[in-house]
Amino acid sequence: MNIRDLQYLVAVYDLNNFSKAAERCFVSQPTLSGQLKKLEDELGVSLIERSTRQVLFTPLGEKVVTQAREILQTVGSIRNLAKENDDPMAGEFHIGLIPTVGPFLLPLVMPELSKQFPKASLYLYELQTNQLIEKLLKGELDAVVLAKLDWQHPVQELPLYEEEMKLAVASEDVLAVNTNPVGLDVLENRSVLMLEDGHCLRNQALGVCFSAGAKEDGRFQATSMDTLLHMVATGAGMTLIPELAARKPTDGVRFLSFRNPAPTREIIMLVRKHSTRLVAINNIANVIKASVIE
Amino acid sequence: MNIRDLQYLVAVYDLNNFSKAAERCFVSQPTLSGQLKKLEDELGVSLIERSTRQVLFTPLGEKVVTQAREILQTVGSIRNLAKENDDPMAGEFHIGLIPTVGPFLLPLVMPELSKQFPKASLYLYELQTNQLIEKLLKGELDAVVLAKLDWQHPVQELPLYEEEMKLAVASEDVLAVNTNPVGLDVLENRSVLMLEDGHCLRNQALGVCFSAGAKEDGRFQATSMDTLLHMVATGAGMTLIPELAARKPTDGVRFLSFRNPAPTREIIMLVRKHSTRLVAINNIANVIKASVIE
DNA sequence: TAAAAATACTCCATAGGTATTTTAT
DNA sequence: ATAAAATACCTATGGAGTATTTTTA
Repeated sequence: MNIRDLQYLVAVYDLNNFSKAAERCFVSQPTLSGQLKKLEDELGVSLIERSTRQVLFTPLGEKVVTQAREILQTVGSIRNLAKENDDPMAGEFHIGLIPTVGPFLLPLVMPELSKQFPKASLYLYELQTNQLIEKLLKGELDAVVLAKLDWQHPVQELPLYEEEMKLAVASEDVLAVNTNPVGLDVLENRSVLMLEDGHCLRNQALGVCFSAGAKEDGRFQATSMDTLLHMVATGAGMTLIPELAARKPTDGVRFLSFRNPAPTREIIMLVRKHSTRLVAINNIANVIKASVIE
Repeated sequence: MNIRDLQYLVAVYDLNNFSKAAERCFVSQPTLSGQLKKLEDELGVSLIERSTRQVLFTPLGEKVVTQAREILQTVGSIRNLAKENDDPMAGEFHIGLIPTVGPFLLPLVMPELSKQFPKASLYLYELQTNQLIEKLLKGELDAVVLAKLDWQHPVQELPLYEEEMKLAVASEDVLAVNTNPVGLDVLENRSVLMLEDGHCLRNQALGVCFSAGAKEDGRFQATSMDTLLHMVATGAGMTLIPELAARKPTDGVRFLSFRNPAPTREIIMLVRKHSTRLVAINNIANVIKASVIE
């Protein structure tokens, strides 16, 4: 059986005439006749009683026509679904971000994204790198935003921006008087407050500390960057904060830049290599890139 | 689009694996892959995100799968309809009969018909020849039973039986004393009661009268054979009655046979030449033939 | 390395076409 | 004589196959 055959059948039913039906279906009359005969052969029944003067449907033929119409309608609805979706920027986009990026990046990019892609429904998820990757690979997320890291997953990397790490100190800290960038050496032998395990920012900060001769302040591990900054503000210690988060002034905290070469982290977007929405995700990435430029 | 393609799509959805889906559909993996790609091309959208390790359906893909299942189900119901109907003796049979045959033939044949063809639903219509032919040609009737007549319609003729015409006289009539067949000459110069216009029996009787030198009794025209016989019983006159109707004894009426060659009429069944149910109608005709033999 | 999908090709079944015949009014 | 379907026959698309390559866990 064949969808085309069903169209032929319905056309004959509607027009009561093989030749006209063939015309409506843009095929020749013998083609349509032949196909309908094959349909009947396949089903092992006769649907139409033909003569040169009259086209009569058998009771079974009429029933089949009813079913055929239903099928053709559903086929149409598939075509419509497809047509509605042919705008790559339409539909749902499920995007995950690491917690040390999300709250700071989203305010910058959301207005532009909704403006440029009004047909896109953005669903945002804040998760740690591991879970982001997992959900991305499982197909639960269409794209994720995180700090660059080496992996060998079948993903495509879209660079978004590179952000410097800033040194966050209490406003009362002696270092807070610096208005110019400081050297990494200010960290030497100091203890630095860290996020709890699982945050990629923790690893990035640990890396900086290692090369600067600092170590982790083992007394606390913050669960979020907000907490971290509160701890800094209350004089519990210093910490490293990425630039985007440091853009927003925070009471009781001074953000110091490092002298070049300042430590940085690279924020990228990942998409599955075979994602069907590579173009759409690329468009989104471009908007993000543009929005982050100060 | 193609019903087969939709089966492929659903199979991939169910099994999450192109190779296994291909196996289930009894085709090779490249065939299934290729067809699905063509389906996506035709619709201009992607339904599946493929990688060698994972099969992911896009949201649109899942919607299409839902519609595809619906289509496949309806296709199945068409196949079932066909399967149920592959017994040629199953289903409805709409059969028309002339009024001077129906009431006398049906009691003879109905028991055997329902016994031999239990799956057949017989719908019976009593109409005059003209209307029978008209409805037969229009397809409203599958077959008609009537007296043979010349026509040039695209119909096939199935002989059923030949019945003699009997002379119906009142029990009190002087002719009623005859126990042996009478000659047509008994009609000479007599007036004969007739059915009203439109009944083929009227024409047959008129023919007999013409050749026997009788004429119509113009005072009455009966609307049914029952009325005709009542008129005969009350002594209003004589009439001609076909043999099957004369089999049943009627109060106050005597049926006299004619000497050979007795006038007869031939009862036949007509089917449209292209009827899809020629075999079935033939079967029915054969049962009627067999049942009429006394 | 193994499993799975994609690719590259070959083949043939069949949907489709044209020309003609048959049928019925 | 005409309109319509069937038939005969040819063509070409595309569905299906095999062999191979690519990809990724």
